[in-house]
Amino acid sequence: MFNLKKINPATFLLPKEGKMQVPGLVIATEGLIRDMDLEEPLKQVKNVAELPGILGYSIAMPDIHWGYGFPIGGVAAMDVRSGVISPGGVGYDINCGVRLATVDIPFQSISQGARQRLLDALFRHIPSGMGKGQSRQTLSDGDYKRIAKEGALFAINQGYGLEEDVMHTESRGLIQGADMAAVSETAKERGRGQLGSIGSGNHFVEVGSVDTLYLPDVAEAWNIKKGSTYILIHSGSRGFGHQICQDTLDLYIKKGFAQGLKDRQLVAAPIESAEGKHYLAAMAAAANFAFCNRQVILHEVREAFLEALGIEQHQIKLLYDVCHNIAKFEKHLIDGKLKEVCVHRKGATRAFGKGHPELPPLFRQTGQPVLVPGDMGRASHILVGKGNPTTFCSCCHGAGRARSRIQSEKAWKGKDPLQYMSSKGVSVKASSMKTILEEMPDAYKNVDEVVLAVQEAGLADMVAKLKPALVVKG
DNA sequence: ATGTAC
Repeated sequence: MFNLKKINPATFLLPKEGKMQVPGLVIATEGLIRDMDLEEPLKQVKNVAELPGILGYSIAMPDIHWGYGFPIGGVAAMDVRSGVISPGGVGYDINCGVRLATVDIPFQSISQGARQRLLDALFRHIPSGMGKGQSRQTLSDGDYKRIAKEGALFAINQGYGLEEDVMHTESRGLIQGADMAAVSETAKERGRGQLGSIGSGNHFVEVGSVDTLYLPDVAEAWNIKKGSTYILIHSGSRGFGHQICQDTLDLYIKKGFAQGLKDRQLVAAPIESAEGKHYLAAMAAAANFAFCNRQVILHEVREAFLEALGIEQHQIKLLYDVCHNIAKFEKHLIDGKLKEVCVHRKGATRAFGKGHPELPPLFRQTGQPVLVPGDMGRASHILVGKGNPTTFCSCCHGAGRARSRIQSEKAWKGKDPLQYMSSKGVSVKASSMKTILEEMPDAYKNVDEVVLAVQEAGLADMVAKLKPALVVKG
């Protein structure tokens, strides 16, 4: 049982108790709170609140669910001097994220036959599924060094994308401080053939149409038109980042950093320690790998559109690419003073508001786009960040699971999921049927309720609702 | 999420 106290619209306080350094904060509506199984996730919120150097609140977004150590949908900002960095606070899929591109054609203008050709072309161009690589290039050690130094620009310099794409990527597609010397050979081996592949689980490439506009002025500034075509890409750092997370956890546990913690999965190192810096350098390398991965995937999407529909590269404009599994050094207002902190966002999106100096000119005028994928059948959302200081300018990252993978698989066993999806107007092509069963829409909460909660709480405003039609999965 | 038990 938890003593949640409503303190603001869609905002609940989890009071400080025991060894908690700060209270917990849950962003959700009363309806979501009632329907969620909060027992395990809130235990994790409280555990995170005990970590050294945590500031403000241990925060849970409305799409929160149980994760490794930290909850997925969790935000924790640490003091750079006294705080810690925790691999579990970033997640196994380092810099998992989402990018959204707009296409200058009404979706309705694409014939049924052309849609099928497009889906087939997307599936052929983008490797998907567990372990699948077969990407165009095998990364050399020299390539890895350039990925660390250049980020997404490496992929663009290789011919995968347009120069303008970089300005439409969070942190310009480059996390500083990446060092391949901090990355194991195993990690490099695992990632060598995986650039430009989506992977498995909830990763996808999706094409659909803009369904509803809530903020027409912002939508217009972002080239989002009602009825027009969008592309949504969700992937991360594949086996490369996974191995870096595993290597770091192994090292930290071996060094005894888990001692005294309520949960050894919260294992962490002081930000300023050699071990902390080592992880941050490797994490940045994985983050840059993930930016490159999504950049190459976008290139493959452009190739598929050209091949299937004759649509040229420049007609596909990247709106934004957001990270939702990362720790970042940012300046935030704390007790009225601007202070540098390390913000862990695990299953949470940065949501800078208008005027933020780190944003490129277009988004400095509007606030940054916040991309919130729902499930593969119902909807996804585009929001605009409001730079809410209480959440360290963070927002939700998705719908959040309502039932586990195994529950979903069981519920759909023996039924015809593809027929069901088709009845909802969505064509799905995947490497494995198991993935489809695990990812069916009813495995997720209704994303509409989740985005209403973050809007009510003042983290971001809804800009547009998207309706999926073609989905490639792992 | 993941060479889903290196």
